[in-house]
Amino acid sequence: MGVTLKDVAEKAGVSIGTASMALNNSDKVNIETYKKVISVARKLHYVPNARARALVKQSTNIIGLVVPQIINPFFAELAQAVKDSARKKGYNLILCSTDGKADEEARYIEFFKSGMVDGAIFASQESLTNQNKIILEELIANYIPVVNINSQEFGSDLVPVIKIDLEKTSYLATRYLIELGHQRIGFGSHSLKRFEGYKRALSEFDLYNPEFVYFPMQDFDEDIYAIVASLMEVKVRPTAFVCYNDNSAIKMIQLLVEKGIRIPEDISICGTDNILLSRYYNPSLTTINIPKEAMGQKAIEILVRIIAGERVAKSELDITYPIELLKRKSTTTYQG
Amino acid sequence: MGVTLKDVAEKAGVSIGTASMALNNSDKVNIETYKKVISVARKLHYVPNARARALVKQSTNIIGLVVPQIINPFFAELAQAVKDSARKKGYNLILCSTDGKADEEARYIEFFKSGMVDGAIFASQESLTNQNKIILEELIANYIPVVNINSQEFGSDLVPVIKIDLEKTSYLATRYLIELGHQRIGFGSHSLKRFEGYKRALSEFDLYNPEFVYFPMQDFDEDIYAIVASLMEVKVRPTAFVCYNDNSAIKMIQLLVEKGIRIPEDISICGTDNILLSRYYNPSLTTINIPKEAMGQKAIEILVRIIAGERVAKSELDITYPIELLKRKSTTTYQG
DNA sequence: GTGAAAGCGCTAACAT
DNA sequence: ATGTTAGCGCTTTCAC
Repeated sequence: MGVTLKDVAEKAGVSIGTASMALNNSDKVNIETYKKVISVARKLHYVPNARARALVKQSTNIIGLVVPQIINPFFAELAQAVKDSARKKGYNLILCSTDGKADEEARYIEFFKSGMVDGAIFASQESLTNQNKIILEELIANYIPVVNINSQEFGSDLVPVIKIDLEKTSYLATRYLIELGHQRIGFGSHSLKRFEGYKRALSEFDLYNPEFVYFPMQDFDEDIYAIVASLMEVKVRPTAFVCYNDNSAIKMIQLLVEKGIRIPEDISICGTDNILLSRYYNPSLTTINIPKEAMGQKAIEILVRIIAGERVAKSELDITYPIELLKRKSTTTYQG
Repeated sequence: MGVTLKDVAEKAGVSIGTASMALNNSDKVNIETYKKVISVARKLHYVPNARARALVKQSTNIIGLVVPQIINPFFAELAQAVKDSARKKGYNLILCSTDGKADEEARYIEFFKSGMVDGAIFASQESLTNQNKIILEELIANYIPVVNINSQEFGSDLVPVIKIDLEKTSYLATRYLIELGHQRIGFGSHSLKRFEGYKRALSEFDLYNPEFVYFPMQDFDEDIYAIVASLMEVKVRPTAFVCYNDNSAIKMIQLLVEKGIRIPEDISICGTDNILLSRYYNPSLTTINIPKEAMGQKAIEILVRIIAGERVAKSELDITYPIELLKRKSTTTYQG
């Protein structure tokens, strides 16, 4: 359709090979012919055909990012960080949101296998189905480099992992609530690791009570409706609650407020993720900061190096980023 | 690197051409050879090379979506809708967030020109720079089909536009606040159209007062800080405020609450967009619903048809979707 | 129905 | 320093 290299070469009176070299800034080309080719290319509005280039270079300069859902602000913010870093390295990002569907995930992996991306980052925390685990392993083994964020489905000798200590997120949150004087602390999550952190904190003070545990809990509205409904019925209500992410914490707060529960006076609520809006929620959300920018950047940095054929150091195969409790207004002290 | 068609053909004892036909479900191939090829392909874990296919087919099966910022939930939700529809049509989505940077936008357009996408959707409401306007025009004229969402930079004979009536968003919001009894209604936006709607509603009741207008206003924290600071200093404060999107409404509410202002008792606040979280904000946000799903879906539908070579009907060149006021808890009546 | 061959547009190795 | 040529892996005529 467009202007091809052949057109440029002809108009410039050089061979197609020379034109190619000139346009790729090769130093093996005469300065005069270089100028000539460049000027003709510009005049003709020549744009190199990326499809053809991809075929011969075995590379598309595209990186795939797989997240469970882009409408979760945490992943949108992570995607933003990944995208920024990717662009700085000259890559484009293809954003893949699986929406928790295994077959979507499978389709993306197939797409990656087809050679349309030079590498991929998986930020899907969900456990993969066994089927997808197999095809992902095959992808990694035979096709393109992969870096994981927060997922540890694979041995770190195969795939670098950029992560946080999930257990610690709920440990920190729970611990803080205990320090605030709470004794009946609820918990909701779908993640075993997070649950363990919650339980550990409570166990240290002999405060663990399975009655207050909602597990597994998804990010879906329905689950939170059910929890809030249950919270309204129960005779002894927790005075504090740890949510596995900010999205669910926010929904929970709103549903509780609608029931006439005051936050934090009646129930303190703690989220996780520190999404942009958590600071602007009302009350502003006590949460755990996850360094998404740094993690996204690191993931790209390592991935690009692997794509370039570098071997990553053992120390970079498994990097844990520090997390931090942000004390805000959705939590307050409890005095029996 | 991987298994190629040649490998499959050899193992199956047929020619490359026949293998290709078989794999593409051509009916011109003997059922026996078809079975043979398929089975060999499966055994060898053959995945067609998308780069090679893209070159010969002049198509990548990828659609580009350009948004101003993916961390704005409105665009994340729109992207989700676009992605879902694209996948249903067999396309992958490459998500491009310009972050308001003209050079990023230019880079994306160049990328599109290079042939890596079969079509593109621009949802960047911001005005383009003149430079980018030129290169976008060139993209549209010479390269790939484009559909706009909410942007009308181009004549509708060139590019179909899926939009809402921007003027009406703020008209509806302002009108509602007037109905609630408010007389001093503030406004913040960067969009002239939205401002016009606000002004029209107030003018109908002879209530317009430039004192309450903050224009232009961006989505940035700093702007909202400044507005809130100004609101605190002013002698006569508005009793209601129209924000140009939910993101800024939410930030504004939180900053006002921190200053001791009660929402909606002291100031009613109205957003625009109906992002997912607006219903879960506290107070839940009165806002204007924009049918993102329908718009995203329509954009893809039309784009795919243009890619397929269809000519779109005049009536589809400019489609306006209906918007709707959602009355929630961030607004209340005002009695002198 | 199948094989052979042309070619998509480009890069890179090889001649000259 | 430049031209020629051989592919990259695939689809698609065109003979047979």
